[in-house]
Amino acid sequence: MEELQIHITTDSCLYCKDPESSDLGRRIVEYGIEMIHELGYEAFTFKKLGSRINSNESSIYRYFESKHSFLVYLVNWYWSWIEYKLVFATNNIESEEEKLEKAIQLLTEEVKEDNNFTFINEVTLNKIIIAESSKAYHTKEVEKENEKGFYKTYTRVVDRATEFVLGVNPNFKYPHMLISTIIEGAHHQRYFSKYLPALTDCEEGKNNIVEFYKKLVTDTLKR
Amino acid sequence: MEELQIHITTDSCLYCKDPESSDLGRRIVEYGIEMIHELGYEAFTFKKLGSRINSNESSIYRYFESKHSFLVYLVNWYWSWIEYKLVFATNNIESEEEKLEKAIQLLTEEVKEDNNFTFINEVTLNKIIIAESSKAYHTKEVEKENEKGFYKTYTRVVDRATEFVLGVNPNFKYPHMLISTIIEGAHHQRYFSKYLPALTDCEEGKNNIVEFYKKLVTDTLKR
DNA sequence: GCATTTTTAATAGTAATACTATTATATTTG
DNA sequence: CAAATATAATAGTATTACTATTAAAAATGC
Repeated sequence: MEELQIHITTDSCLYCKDPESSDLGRRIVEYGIEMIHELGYEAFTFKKLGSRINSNESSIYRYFESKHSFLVYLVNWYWSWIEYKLVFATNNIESEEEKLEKAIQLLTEEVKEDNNFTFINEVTLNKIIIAESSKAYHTKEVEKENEKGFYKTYTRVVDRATEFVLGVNPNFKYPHMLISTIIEGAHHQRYFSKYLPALTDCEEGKNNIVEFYKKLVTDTLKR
Repeated sequence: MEELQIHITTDSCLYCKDPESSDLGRRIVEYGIEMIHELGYEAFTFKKLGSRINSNESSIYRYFESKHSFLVYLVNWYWSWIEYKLVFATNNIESEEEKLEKAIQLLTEEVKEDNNFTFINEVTLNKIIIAESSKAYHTKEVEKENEKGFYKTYTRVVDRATEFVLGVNPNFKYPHMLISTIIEGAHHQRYFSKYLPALTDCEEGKNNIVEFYKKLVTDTLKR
């Protein structure tokens, strides 16, 4: 397992120019998140973003190669941030069971607080991840992009949680499947509960999603 | 629970003109499936499809309002077909456990045979569902489209499987969540095993995905 | 079997998208 | 303060997702 990066930095393959290196770059990311959330990924354009931040379409292209790579950048930023939280939350905990439980909690709960330690609004970003992130890897170019490391941070989070699963039950055959099922599942359930409630069993105000996935994990691992 | 339709028909809200009613309509669907699979949803256009079938972009628009509604049509056709198979496979089975197992099998396995009883290649369609179907409902218009019945067949399949879950354990609190987690999960795992193998634990030629989800279900339902 | 209706094909056109290229003007830096 | 770099403004491209119009072809009705 690799070392944890304290700062949420993103790999240089994900941008043309590091958006954290300038005021314009940070505005692109900050308001880009806002606009994708407002308009949805399809209706979002660099032109609209340019005029929102009193800048220019072509200036944004100096930071991100394409609209798609901007999405990929956000997804990676998100998973780096989750990795940081994951390591922090499970640090110094002795019990393997407790570690796993904290991990599942973190991976399935809704992000509700914006820590505000950066220009990135994590609450909004979490909503984008839920609604749009599958578009990042459901493309004809996945394999090529995967080789370039476009999905590395997501994989790293899955790997870390997988370790906790094996900590609880070293003989469990499908730890990666279990974790990715839970992560994607929780995102789907949140989306369904908001827009397609017939596909879920969520009660207003209750923490059903987290509870369901925690139960799922404990039940399968105990055999 | 509604009556089963013997023929795989799709709701008239899903098209302008029923594609099953003419040769051109059937060619649109048949080769549309082929082309979405080949090019991916983004690169697929009605213009390209038109020239592939020696017809015209504008003629296709007489059948489907938009590229998006064509996808929605295919998704609905797929779930109607799955519903038919689901009812057929569980018919006359006494044991609730066995019914549920058959359902999970059907919902998580890869489609490998093209029954050829229509102009639709179910094997290819299954691949489209796995790779592209989430784009059908991850739009800003979900709620409106859901009200129009765009996702009714999917909901109906989830409802039927939910009944089997409750047949095995009537007190289980989250039957819809369980079923939609399994359906979406199995699709994700198939996609991951092909393109992002770090997120799964699939061994070549083995039936790991079906096995994993069957175990998951039995484990949680037995408490 | 011919007229009518419907279906399809062909063509043209629109606004918008996802970019690229060029140049002028700021701003930063050495 | 000169040189390098970043940004803004403008223009342009090919393509997309669609709409409108019209003519030709096919199906249907009597």
